[in-house]
Amino acid sequence: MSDMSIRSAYAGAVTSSPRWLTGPEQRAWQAYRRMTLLLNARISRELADDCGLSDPDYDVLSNLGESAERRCRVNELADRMLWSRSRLSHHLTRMQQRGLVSREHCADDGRGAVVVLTDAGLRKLEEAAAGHVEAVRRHFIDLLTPEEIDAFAGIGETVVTHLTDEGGAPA
Amino acid sequence: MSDMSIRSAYAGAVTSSPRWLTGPEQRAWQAYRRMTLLLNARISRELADDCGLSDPDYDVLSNLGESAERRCRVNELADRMLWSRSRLSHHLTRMQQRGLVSREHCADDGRGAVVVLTDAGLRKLEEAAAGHVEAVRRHFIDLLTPEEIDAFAGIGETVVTHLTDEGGAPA
DNA sequence: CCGCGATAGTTGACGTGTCACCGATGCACC
DNA sequence: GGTGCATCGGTGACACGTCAACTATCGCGG
Repeated sequence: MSDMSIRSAYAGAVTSSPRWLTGPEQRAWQAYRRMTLLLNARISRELADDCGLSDPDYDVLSNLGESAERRCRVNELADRMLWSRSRLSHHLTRMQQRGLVSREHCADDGRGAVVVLTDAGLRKLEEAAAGHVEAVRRHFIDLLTPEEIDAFAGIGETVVTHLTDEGGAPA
Repeated sequence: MSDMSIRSAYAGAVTSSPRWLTGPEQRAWQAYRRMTLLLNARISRELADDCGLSDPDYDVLSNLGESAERRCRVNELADRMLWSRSRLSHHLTRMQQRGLVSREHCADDGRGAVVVLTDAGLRKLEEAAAGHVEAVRRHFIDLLTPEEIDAFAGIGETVVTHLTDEGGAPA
């Protein structure tokens, strides 16, 4: 969804008018699209080059790392990460094959499973953390003034609140 | 990359200190991560439900729609979209199979290919555009004040400029 | 204790994105 | 007019994410 494209596509398509985006609005939307595309690509790439972890790998590891006993019910982990169960299950399978996590049966609930951060997983996480923080700083945080940081956080939270309240949570 | 996770992982991992994220900085980073996750998911989903197009499908269609003669060299299209050639090639193959675009040989350059928006592709684009704009408004633009819109655009552009200048462009 | 809907988690199929590599053409330089 | 390298674009293998379907267990009402 780049720049003028939506507008011209729309202009060609319709004769009456829903509320099209104004100039500043288009600018914000374009900035959003491009920023997320480039920033995610860049941070993922540095993480992968540094230590062979993908972005989702790091997410899982860091969430497990802060869990009590370095273990967590699959479902609870999915909720915390805003991931679908399916996505998490697939990803855990891949990470398990690489020895970063393991699965255990849950004593309390016969249906349940517990994911455990292995020692190898913890080492990987420790290896990755500092570099990841630096990347986030270098490509995002340090580019902004403190006022911009706060403004951005507020905007993001507004959007997140709207989406979670409106039933937009992942399956 | 959620909330406290990076911090605690880091705190467990290292004894000396690179510059960790402060509270407001963590808040901004978390807001960014969650906003992009939820907003992209939501807008993609509405687009898919409305007219069976994925987000990348719409990107390609709208870029082609604003091209002269509704056609474009593959390479130029990739550059405009900030996509890798490989990604675009794969996606064009899939869209071609669905009849949304077609490929032609380029007269000027024997290596080249030209992508053309088919009539079916144009109809799909027209069908999708209004709903897409409304979704962008409903879940993003209309949630923000004009001041926030401008601030956001400025922040996004700062980040994009930094990343493109630093050689972070996709392959 | 049985039936039955709800919940936990997994799986398979498929669309998507990346990486490494390839074949072909263009182009500059000798 | 050949040599050599860059560029154009495509392909195959694989990682990732979604959807729909499935199994197994839970827990409630009878």
